[in-house]
Amino acid sequence: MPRATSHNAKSERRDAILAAAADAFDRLGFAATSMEWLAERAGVAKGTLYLYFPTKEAVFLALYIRELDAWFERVDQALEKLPVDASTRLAGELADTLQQQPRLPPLAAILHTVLERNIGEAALLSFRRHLLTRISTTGAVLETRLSFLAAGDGARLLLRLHALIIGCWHAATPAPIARRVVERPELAPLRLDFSEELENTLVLLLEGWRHSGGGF
Amino acid sequence: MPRATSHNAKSERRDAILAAAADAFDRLGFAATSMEWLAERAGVAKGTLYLYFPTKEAVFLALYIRELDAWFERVDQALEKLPVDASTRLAGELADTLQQQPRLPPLAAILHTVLERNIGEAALLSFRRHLLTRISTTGAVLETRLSFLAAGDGARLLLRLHALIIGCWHAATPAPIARRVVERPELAPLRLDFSEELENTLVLLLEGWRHSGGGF
Amino acid sequence: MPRATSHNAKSERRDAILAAAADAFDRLGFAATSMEWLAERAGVAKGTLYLYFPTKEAVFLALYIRELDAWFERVDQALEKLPVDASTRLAGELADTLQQQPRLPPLAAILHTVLERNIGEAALLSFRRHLLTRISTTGAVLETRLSFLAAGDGARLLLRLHALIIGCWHAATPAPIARRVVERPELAPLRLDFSEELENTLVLLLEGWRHSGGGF
Amino acid sequence: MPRATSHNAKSERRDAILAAAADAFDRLGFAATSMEWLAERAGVAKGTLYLYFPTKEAVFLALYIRELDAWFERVDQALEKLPVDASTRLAGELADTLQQQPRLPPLAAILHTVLERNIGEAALLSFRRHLLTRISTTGAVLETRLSFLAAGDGARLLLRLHALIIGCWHAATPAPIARRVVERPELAPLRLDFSEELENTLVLLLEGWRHSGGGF
DNA sequence: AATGAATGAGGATTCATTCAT
DNA sequence: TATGAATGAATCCTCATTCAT
Repeated sequence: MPRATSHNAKSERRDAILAAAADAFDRLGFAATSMEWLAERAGVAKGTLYLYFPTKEAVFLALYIRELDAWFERVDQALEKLPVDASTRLAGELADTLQQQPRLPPLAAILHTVLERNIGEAALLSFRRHLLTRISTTGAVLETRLSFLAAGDGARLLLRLHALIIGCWHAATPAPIARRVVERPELAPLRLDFSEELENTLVLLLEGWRHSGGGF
Repeated sequence: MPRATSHNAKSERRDAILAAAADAFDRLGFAATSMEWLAERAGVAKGTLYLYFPTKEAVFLALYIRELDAWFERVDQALEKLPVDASTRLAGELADTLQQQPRLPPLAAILHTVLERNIGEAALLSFRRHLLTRISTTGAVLETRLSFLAAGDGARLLLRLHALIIGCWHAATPAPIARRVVERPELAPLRLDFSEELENTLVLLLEGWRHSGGGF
Repeated sequence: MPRATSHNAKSERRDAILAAAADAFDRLGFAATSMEWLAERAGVAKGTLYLYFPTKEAVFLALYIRELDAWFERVDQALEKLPVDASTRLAGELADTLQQQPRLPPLAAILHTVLERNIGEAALLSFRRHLLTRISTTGAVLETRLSFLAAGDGARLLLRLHALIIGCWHAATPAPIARRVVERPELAPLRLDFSEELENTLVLLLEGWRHSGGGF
Repeated sequence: MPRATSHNAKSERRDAILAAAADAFDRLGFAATSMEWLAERAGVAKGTLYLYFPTKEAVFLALYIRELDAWFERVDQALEKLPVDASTRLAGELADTLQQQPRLPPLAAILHTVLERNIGEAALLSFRRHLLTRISTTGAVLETRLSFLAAGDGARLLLRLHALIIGCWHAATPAPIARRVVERPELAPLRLDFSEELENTLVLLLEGWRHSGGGF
């Protein structure tokens, strides 16, 4: 392995690890992924992993952050093109952005219960600050697209959307074993499509917001 | 230990185990609870646990079912007293029922990612059927309280509420280590109160539903 | 593996583990012995080890206790046969008992720095109490053999002997690599024989004690 | 970092490392000290450490040598002032010198089991030779203060003292966890004070030596 | 001489589950 | 039905040391 001396080379190595993590997450999920697998896949020694990330959770949190940043950008772009107060279309666009980043919802689903539990307090603080900045910025953009949103409502809406993503993903994604069970016609009402459910709920939410005149 | 021969005695023993599980969940959470702890607390041997439940997850799923049943009853009662189309009050009442069963949201939060992953297919089927029945029944009641709900919308709403509970609980419950971080004034916007957040979102959702004229 | 149900069978299994530990200690020493090696050698699964001993250190502390008990008995027997105030012979006999238990000194040498560091406080207390009892009992016997020992001096002498054993063993036992170095004729003065050194020092100590008229 | 080109500058850097090691040993002990900590503290890079010392053990052996040399000088000075055959006072003075170098006993305690195990054979030889010289020199001085010491007895006595230091330190220094246990009044007899125990034993040893007429 | 990125061996411990009694 | 002894898989992380730059 060539030594990553320059800032650039280090960044590239970090990227390689995250790429391995992305691959692992898609195939195996967080729990089933071992640091050893990651190391092999990234082409580094196990110890080298810990030069770049303090814990396993930190690796996947970094992955989440990367996905999240990409998503916010995607959202920003989508919002720009949108007319004002087209809340239904807006909901659709948001759902679309998530379909283009299928890794984001399952990562969000373990964010609070797993990822945030074993990174340092410093890393946590940094992540949360970053999150707040992103939410605030995109929240402000959101406020320009929905006239019924008061100042600060944009961020609130995004936070709520975040919760919605987690909840819908959980509700719509049965365990592998549960898949078969839910296929039964009798249980059809319990079968949800993540994207659809999210979009529908979001439409209702926005509609409600519009008619409520704020205060949430 | 006297042998539990009669159906009654067996049921009592099962209850003792679930009581231990409830206590353990409140104090330690699912992951930190060991079958050994449960056995000691329930006054049985470790092996005996497996006469009553096939897996650790099954124990906590049973606990969840118990909590869920109690909750549905609570909801039914609350709904009965409610005037028609008092959606804001209804949201408040629903949030209240959850505050009276603080164990339900955190159990729901691990339902799909943990509990359902390691029980037999049979148990899963049985649980899902039970769930559907409960949701349908209470959903029907709900439809009598909200005139804008079409047939089947009650169940759909409850399912959506379920997702909301999970999402809000995740978003509002930081890891112990994260607690301190979120206390910082600068991060106040990221600090959510579960019950409040749930209620607010629900209000918006219902309001939206009312104005949308169905179709979700 | 047959299950060790009876108290007896359990004791036998414990013995088997300790036998494996004794073998391992002689061959590999504490640090180089792994719990895996121990388990294989004892014919049990790794987890089973932890049914009998809470930590690796606890295994070897148990071994030490066993050696120590045997040693105290050996000492008691040796003392019985001895005439009064034959301090030089007594020193020789004591050195002999140690030569018959070659495992004791090297175990003592890591007692305080290693073994006592990772067993529970309860186990530590129990060990120390046991040690005190043993030391007091044999100390009393010692006082009957050496007329110049006041009440309590027997225990004190044994404690001092304990320190001597540790010190002499360290000083007389060079690291494997150091063996060759010390063989050089020029370094002969640094070459010590454990048993001889211990005996000589003990003779001096006793002689000094005899002439000092107590107070130590 | 400026390059240490001159012999002097190199020596200074070596000193800085040893100063860091001394600090680390006092605070953390050998095992808990990492080369990284040492490097940071000494203001050099990790790799630089290995330009000055071949292994971690070599660092602390060098520290030990330094302490030992200082100690021998201290002893020489103390002996000079002493009248002949004041063996009790002499024991007291020796104990004093150790109290003034509190780092020496714990370093001696790991000398044979740890430090000497991972330095090259050459370093070992050099250390042992140095030790022998020191012991011989100061041993000769000792022989002038104690008339009952034959030629060579001085060195022998110092070697024996070395073993005593190690043994007493082990016996008197319980593991942190053991501290509490030994505080119990019932276990008071097992509680030793290093300096006191060493001095008392030394007094007895010298007294015995005096009366024995040599031969040890 | 100095750096610091890379290495990779190494091991105790937990705990859900099984099954002989 | 109850027990509890036995199992054994499963893995994160540390850190002394090396060596390319």
